[in-house]
Amino acid sequence: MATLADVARRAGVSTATVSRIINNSPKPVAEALRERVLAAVAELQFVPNANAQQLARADRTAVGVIVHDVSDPYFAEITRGLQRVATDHGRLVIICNSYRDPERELAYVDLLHAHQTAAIVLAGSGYHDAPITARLDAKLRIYESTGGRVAVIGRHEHAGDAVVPENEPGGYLAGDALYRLGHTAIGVIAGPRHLTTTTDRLAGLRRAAKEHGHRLTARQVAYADFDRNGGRAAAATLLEANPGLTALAALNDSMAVGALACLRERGIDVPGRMSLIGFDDMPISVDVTPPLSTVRLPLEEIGVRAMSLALREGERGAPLVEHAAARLVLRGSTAAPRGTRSRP
Amino acid sequence: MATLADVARRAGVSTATVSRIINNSPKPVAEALRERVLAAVAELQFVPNANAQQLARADRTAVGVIVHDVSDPYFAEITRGLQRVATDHGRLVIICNSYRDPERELAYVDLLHAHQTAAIVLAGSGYHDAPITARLDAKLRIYESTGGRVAVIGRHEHAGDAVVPENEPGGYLAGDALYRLGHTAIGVIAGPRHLTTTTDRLAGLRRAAKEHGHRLTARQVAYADFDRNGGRAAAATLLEANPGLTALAALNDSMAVGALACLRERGIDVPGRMSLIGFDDMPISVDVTPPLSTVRLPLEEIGVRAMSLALREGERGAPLVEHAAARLVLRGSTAAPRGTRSRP
DNA sequence: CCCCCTCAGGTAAGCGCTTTCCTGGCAGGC
DNA sequence: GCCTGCCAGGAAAGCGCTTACCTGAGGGGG
Repeated sequence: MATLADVARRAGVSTATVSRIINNSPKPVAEALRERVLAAVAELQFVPNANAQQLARADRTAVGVIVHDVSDPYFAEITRGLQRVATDHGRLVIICNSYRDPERELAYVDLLHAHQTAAIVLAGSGYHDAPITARLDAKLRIYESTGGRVAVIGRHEHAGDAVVPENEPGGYLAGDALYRLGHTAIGVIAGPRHLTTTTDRLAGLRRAAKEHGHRLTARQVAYADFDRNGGRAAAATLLEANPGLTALAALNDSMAVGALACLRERGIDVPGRMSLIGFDDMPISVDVTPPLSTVRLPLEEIGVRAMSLALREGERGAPLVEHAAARLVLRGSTAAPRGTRSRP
Repeated sequence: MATLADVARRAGVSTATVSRIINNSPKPVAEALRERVLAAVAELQFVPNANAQQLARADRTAVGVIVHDVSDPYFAEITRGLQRVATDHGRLVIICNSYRDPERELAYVDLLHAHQTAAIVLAGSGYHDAPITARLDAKLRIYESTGGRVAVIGRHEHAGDAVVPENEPGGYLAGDALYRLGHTAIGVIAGPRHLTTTTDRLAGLRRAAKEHGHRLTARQVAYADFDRNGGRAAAATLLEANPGLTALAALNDSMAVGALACLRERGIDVPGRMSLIGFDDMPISVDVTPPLSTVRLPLEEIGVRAMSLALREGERGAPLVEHAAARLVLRGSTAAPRGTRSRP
């Protein structure tokens, strides 16, 4: 593998000159030399060793992103926003999938720290696990203290700037919409119990219930994995346990799609016999049948804002916290229960 | 930021000892020293500089992955497979999105080369652009000559091992299925012209047409972006230009989903008045209405195999080429044209 | 005509680690 | 009791770059 020194030797100049030319440093270099060096670079197919450059320079360029799983549309959308901003700033982004394993998340923070990334963006639900949360926070603080920037999405509890999706208000919106339509027996398809996203959204739903004079009993809430199959299983459980249900609220769209599959299998018409509302508004939600009513979170924008925070220049004062508004999107999967008229 | 030397000083030992303890090198170290060093590491919150480590060690650990766009389900699935294998091997994977820009792809090869990744996996369609292809190939070869491994998915034309999805046979499968059902006027919703994936799949379709005594005229093929909106637009174009169409073949599932939306808007029943077949079998394909008939490509498995090739040990002989079989999956979106009976 | 300033280009000191090779102390063998 | 062998631990040489600082040549002014 050719090195800077090889190029310098070949061109008959010092390594300093080669370095200057390659990085087109402001220091002037005679045109003749430049050409000779460039020729040598081409001949030797020289590619500078980024690790050596990184070590020699002081600056940090790459940024790290830790998500649960990029192949999940929720994170895919966020990541798209993150990427766009990073690319606009000329930054390489390193994407790490924690696959919802907190230990892996911790390991990735260390890894990104070790790689001298300029910033770490942590996306995805927090965990109801105090020791883990504390350890993660400690690592993030250490990283910050060595000059790294931190931006979190959700997970307001951690160090660094934050973009906080309105999960609780969103849950409220979903619940309120259902109750307003006249539903009284609502089942909740929830994500894993230990995720804060689950509890936040659920809290909003409960608030709506309370406000409308209802409550959500334990059997009306089914916890499962935050994906299609989880939603399908949870829907089945709910249907079994609560024969009188007229509406289902899923805590994300993937689960809602799974629930839709379950309903279809059982020949339960949506929204005729059962209303269904999701959460997130993934791109695909408009293409299922019926198109999914849901609570929209501006996912790509969340990514954009998080990366903008992570990359912002200037002094580090108090961490910035921005909120990302949830918005109700009614499509075809919700309606008033049979034989009812929705209240205004 | 604490360095190895700081830790050594603090613990009253040499940097060599600290390094040995941290990397638990086989060289024995007295228990007392070990404890002192570990204590110092904790107190100083030392995190080794990965760039320095990388530079000092000879080995390459990370692997790079270049895809068009991870947020596209096609690549998301492949990436999942890639990740799994890499993680099993204890490798960090760096994911790079080219967003279908060949120049960016070239830049990423250099970047991954510069970062001393052990391997580069290049996924996603090739381009019908000889100069670009040649430049990419040259870069890949240089990278290989410096000890890097290369594995490509599709893009058989490049250096390195390859996993080749059966695009042409898959296209044939889709076409054959439609003709067998009795369709004679088929429209093709194609991806961008300059992508080899488009032309390969289209070639299979044409072969099927020919075999059944038909042909695909220019107006029967609409080119658009390889995504939902592209599919929707292309479907509209096709419907306008060919009133007699009874079936649509989309060159990927995203486009098929878009076509479905177009058909729905126009009140054209699928499969009653129009059959539709996709390609890839994305996870969501089963959840649209009607569930999409498609040509299944084992995407995650393709990722697994590509990464296995990229990480394989041993001498580098002739590049290995593996094929990933396409399989027809008939679901609800295809049927015999009205008033016809499908041929056996 | 000489001195000094200017500036292109080189020298070399790191950047933070790993690892080879060396040292010094101790135990065991004759 | 001395020599040899062994072993824990340290010194130092890199790894491939960047860059502050130095040098020497050329030009202009006094």
